[in-house]
Amino acid sequence: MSVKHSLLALLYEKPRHGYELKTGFEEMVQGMWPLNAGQVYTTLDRLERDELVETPGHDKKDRKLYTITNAGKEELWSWLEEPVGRSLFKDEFYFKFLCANQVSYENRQSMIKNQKETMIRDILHLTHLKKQLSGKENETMKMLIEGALLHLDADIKWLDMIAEV
Amino acid sequence: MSVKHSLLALLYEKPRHGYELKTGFEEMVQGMWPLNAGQVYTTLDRLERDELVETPGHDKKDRKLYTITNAGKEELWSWLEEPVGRSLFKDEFYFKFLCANQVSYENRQSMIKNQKETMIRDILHLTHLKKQLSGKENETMKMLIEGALLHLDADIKWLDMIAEV
DNA sequence: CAGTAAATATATACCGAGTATATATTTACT
DNA sequence: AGTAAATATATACTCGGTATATATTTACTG
Repeated sequence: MSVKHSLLALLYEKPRHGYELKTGFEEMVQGMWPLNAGQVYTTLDRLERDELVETPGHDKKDRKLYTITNAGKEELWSWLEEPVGRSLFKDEFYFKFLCANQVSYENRQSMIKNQKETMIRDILHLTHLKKQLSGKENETMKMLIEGALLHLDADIKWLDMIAEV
Repeated sequence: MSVKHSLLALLYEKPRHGYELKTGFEEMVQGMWPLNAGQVYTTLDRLERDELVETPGHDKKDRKLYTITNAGKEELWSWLEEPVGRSLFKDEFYFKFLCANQVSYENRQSMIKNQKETMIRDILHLTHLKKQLSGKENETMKMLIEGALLHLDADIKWLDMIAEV
């Protein structure tokens, strides 16, 4: 979502070089979001230009180190504090549904069916993942999974509602 | 979300010119998503390049008309049929929560509080909107609002869960 | 041990989506 | 008649993300 802010979050902990940010990111999301390496460097360039990070020098292996500036910390705080907005259309399925309606989409039922099947698969997958994590102390990831499951329940309830109309 | 496909959906109904697509879009989302006019024309350029739309000519007022091609219709169908995926991190608040956790964010409670307040405002707003729409025959929008309300309920349930930890 | 596959490390060109802005004409209003 | 708003199109720019090139180091395998 916001790779920029996640890099600031990683640099808040300690100075890191580009590749370390890539691996740090992937560790944070448990490898569930593959990050293109190039994006790290272009994002760092913009962060440096905006003076949210600095490059005080290189480490022993000649890798360029980045540190977060005070302005960078402020940017990170205010991003964390700012609530996320929920436009009605941020959710892609709602938007798709709107477009389907626009073209008086005769196959709406199959569209709903496809979506529901995917979501049931998602539920099974996440439930499985949750079981795998039980015992391990990865509380944050467990909570995210809980949240995603709540969302999926709401989605399926909605799909059943609109399928009846 | 995908302006490109919504333009195809609008052109599926009938040929239109650029400005008509802008107003058509805004009518479709009930003015709730302001669309930058420039985006319409750049998107149309790409659609034309990819042969998903054509420009057979101009209307009486010399406005360039666009029509959807067969390839464009196929693109529209397959987009509509394809279920949307739900990565754990597509939801920005989850991702923000993950970043907050990374920096051992001491103000997590205020972050959660801010988010909950915004969502309660959203619920009030949408409930109000739903009442305004009752009587009118705008069934699609009513359904979208129902869906968004279900999501918001799930979100608040989750915020209460994680606030306790 | 030589060879090679994988991991480490960085950089750049490119594309799609979205924003800001410029500009010209027509319509509506006062 | 004058002007504000709506209609209509276009272009430059930024950001986020993908693909790809490339060089070095580490790990493994015959």
